[in-house]
Amino acid sequence: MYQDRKRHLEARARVLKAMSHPTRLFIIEELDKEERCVCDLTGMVGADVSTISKHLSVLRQAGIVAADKRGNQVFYRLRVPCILNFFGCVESVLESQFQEQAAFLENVGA
Amino acid sequence: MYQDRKRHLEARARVLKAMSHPTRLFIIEELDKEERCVCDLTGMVGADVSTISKHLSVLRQAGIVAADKRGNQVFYRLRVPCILNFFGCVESVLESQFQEQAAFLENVGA
DNA sequence: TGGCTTTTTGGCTATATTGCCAAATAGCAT
DNA sequence: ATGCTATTTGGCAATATAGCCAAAAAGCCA
Repeated sequence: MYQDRKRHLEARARVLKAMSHPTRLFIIEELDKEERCVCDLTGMVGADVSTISKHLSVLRQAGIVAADKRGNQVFYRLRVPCILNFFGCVESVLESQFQEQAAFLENVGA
Repeated sequence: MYQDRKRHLEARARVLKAMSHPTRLFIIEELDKEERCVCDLTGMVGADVSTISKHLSVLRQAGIVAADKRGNQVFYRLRVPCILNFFGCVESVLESQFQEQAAFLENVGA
């Protein structure tokens, strides 16, 4: 049952895991607008350059972004823009969480 | 730039993180077909009951699944089926990874 | 109540992730 | 070559995650 699909599910999980960090989600959003060098993103996020570089490395290894070296800068771009389409669904999860919490609070009050 | 969106991105990341495990992806797929009790899923995955229970707890806390206790069994169901729509995109990431690897191997050969 | 099943929780160890600093690497310009 | 900038890598400490076993909790049935 599970063992048959395990390898495939592990591959999927790796992609999702690479996206599962607020800074990396921010980077994905920015790269959807336009390509950016590491220094751009570092400035926007406000973390150490090495931290941003490692986040980008995670995204690159997952196949989500691609790097393009020009001069002494490295520009990153989104390799698979459909990633963004998913967030509507994630939002609906967040919405359902919110509703559940509201219902819970209502029960407590009653 | 980033600080403004941080809280929101953290919430999104929590949902993605909850999905970022092969066993939990399997559970999501199964629950999309029909609701299942913990014992069903335990049998299919082949892990300890406590392990499955904890995975379900992660999914529940993320708002992805809902629990329904009937008798001494607890049935879980998918709360937000659109989750599944995303996998087409994840697959395209995997496909692009595969293509990159093929290109790399070609370069090595040449 | 006592025994049975199902599920959750606590505790533990092993492993992975994060983010910083410091150092190495790479490219450009003087 | 030297200096300057941009990026990556190594190393480290703090924190989080995964999965097992054992034990607790909750519900059924006799």
